[in-house]
Amino acid sequence: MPKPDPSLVDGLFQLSFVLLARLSRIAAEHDLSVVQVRLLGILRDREPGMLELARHLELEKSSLSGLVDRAEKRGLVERIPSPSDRRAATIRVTAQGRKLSRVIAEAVTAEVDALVHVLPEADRKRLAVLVERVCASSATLGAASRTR
Amino acid sequence: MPKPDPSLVDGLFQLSFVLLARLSRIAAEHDLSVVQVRLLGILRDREPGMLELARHLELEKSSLSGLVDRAEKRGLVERIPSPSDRRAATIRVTAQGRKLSRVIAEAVTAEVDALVHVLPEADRKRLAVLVERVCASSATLGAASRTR
DNA sequence: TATTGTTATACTCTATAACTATA
DNA sequence: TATAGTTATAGAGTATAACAATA
Repeated sequence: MPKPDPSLVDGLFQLSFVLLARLSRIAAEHDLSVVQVRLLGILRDREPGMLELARHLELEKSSLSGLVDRAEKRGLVERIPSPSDRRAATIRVTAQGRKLSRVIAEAVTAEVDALVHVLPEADRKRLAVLVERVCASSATLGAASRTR
Repeated sequence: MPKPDPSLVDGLFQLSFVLLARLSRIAAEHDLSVVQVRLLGILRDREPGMLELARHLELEKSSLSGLVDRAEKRGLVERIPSPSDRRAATIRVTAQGRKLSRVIAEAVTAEVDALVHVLPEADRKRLAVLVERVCASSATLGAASRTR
């Protein structure tokens, strides 16, 4: 009977809320939302179109228009018209956006890193491996992504 | 030099987004938002006033009025006037709210449990312990909570 | 016809500031 | 005066549906 105690699941969600709250607070200190931070993060090594971006963020394309509008208005991203398809554009992070993204990432990493440093080196390594495996299983087991 | 590779932090955030996306999808299937689910969760074993509820959710009290309004309109919670203080009220989850909360919690737990079952029993136990410790360190190191 | 993206509309969520009523 | 809570207002984020322009 796979009727396991939910303490692991509860713990994982508790940790998720802690991490997200911290990300949210740090982002807000720079007048950004979590979604905007994610947007900039995705653009770090990609120059996707609106549809691809929507897929990455799991949002409707119409939701992206406003999201990108606001980011563009702040000079964080640019719409680059596609030369081959006059309907399409790709979204590119600006130097300013990249910088802001980096500042936030560093602050968040420093803070969360301090958190995980209650664990000794060996345990941190082990935790990283375990978390990595669960993430991989999520990609395989889909559901959230498989739905579309 | 504490300049650690950020792979653990990245992994933790990646996992957080996966979990939140799943919670969000399952909640949406029941026409609830993540915040509403958290609200019901907090009320599972408490009957707090608006201010206490705001503190738990890390929201302004004014944000709670609407939140509770919408939950009350759907019959998920009730405002119980305090007999001793005519300004105050406590928020109580209804039987319907409790039931909905349970249904969602079970669906989420089942799904995430399936995810963590890529790990063998021993690793799941270990993961639970490590996650628990990091959560505890968050409570100690504050920052998110210490700010207020 | 199909695809890329935007616009119109409506709702939830959130904060700040001002307010009401009670303590 | 101080506290519990609401209201007014504004803005971000999101979805659905309809639309425009291009393929």
